[in-house]
Amino acid sequence: MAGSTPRIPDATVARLPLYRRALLELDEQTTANVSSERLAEMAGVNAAKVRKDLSYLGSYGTRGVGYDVEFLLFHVSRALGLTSDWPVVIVGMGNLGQALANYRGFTERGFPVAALVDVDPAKVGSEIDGRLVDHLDDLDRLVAERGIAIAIIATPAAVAQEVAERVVEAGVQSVLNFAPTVVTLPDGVPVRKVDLATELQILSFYQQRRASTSGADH
Amino acid sequence: MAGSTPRIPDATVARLPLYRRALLELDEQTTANVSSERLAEMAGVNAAKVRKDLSYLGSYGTRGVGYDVEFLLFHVSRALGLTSDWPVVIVGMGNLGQALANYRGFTERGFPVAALVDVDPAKVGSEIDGRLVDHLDDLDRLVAERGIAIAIIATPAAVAQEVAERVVEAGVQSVLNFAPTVVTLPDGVPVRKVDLATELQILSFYQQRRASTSGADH
DNA sequence: TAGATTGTTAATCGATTAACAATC
DNA sequence: TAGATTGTTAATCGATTAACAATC
Repeated sequence: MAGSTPRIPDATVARLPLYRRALLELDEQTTANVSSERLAEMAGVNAAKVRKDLSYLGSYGTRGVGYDVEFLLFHVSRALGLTSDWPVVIVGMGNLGQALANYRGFTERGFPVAALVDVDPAKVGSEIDGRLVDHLDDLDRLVAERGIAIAIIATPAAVAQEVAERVVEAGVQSVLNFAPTVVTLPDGVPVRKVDLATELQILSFYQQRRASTSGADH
Repeated sequence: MAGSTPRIPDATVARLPLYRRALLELDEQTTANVSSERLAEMAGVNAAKVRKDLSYLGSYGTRGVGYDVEFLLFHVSRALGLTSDWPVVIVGMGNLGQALANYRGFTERGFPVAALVDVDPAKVGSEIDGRLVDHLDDLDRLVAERGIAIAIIATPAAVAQEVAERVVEAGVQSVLNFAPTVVTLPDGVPVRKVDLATELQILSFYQQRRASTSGADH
């Protein structure tokens, strides 16, 4: 159909949060205007990329002047769907799940931790960071009552796939997978994967390459 | 010079840990051989990509047969520089730093947490998960004595850049940045950035897009 | 020999970047 | 009008993928 918004490239989507954070910082400093050059510097990318990325959202800058910080912040936030909070549930209260439950950053940045669940009777009913741990079997109710949109999977790898399918059945719309295994979901349910050890392994590669290329001395 | 190994593309490097994990799983099941097809399924990518990626490491498969699991595991591990452990230091014992300090996954997967540091007198000298918190000023000694190769930055955004420069001066060779700000380092010191809230924001985008494209009903 | 599966080629696709006309 | 900076074009670069010859 005519007039539909052009699809925003994945690479651009992944950078929008960088621009948003830079804009939030500028907004706090009550900076009214910002150039693509300055925004690029703050986000650690180059200015041509900033302009191209932002152009996918619309034409929100002024030639010769730059971008109005508040105006652009609103449009970047809106593009990301961050005009309202998205309650999350953390599934799996093992080591990593507890660590994530204690992390304040989710709630602070618009993703309130609305529920914690596990299946272990020793954990269900206990409190973590002042929050009650519910049983996975209560998920349907929790999702419905608390408007939970996103599940953070922090279970062992062996059950991650099963749990992911279950949270989607319960009505969760997106999944962030911390379990060290690949999870595949039906339809177009967005899944992202974060693996802390993987990040370290990639660092290890580049560190080694650097060591081997830059002189084999000592 | 002649005979130098071809450069492994960044996209391939990022997938090597996926293949490695699949191979570890196969190895535990004492599976002797694996096809690119099966490896692709386990890693959640397609078979052509697996073969192309692995071909950058060398020619370690057998036509008509597949890849020897143990042999390939060794070569993938070696390519990633994972033939020995890499001790890490976590800098910043705030909310996120404590969560990471309590996470067992680093140590379990070849990145032993060898030191925790902060600058807050209330934290220095205390124990987290049975480990003593040292002062940032002791970093030079800690890095030297414990062979620390990688720093995990979990400080507030405002000091992340300063701290990153300091850990590099202390002899750390790579940085994993959890602070919600961009850090730039000199030379070719590898830096990777993990931002949990960013991952959620990207999910939010795709969730919203899906909601708007798949019928505007209800 | 027949079947299976790699390693590599080449086509395609998507992302990056420099350059510059448009325009404030 | 002169200077500044966007938004867009087009060239380049890197990643993905299908196809298939090589070869077990």
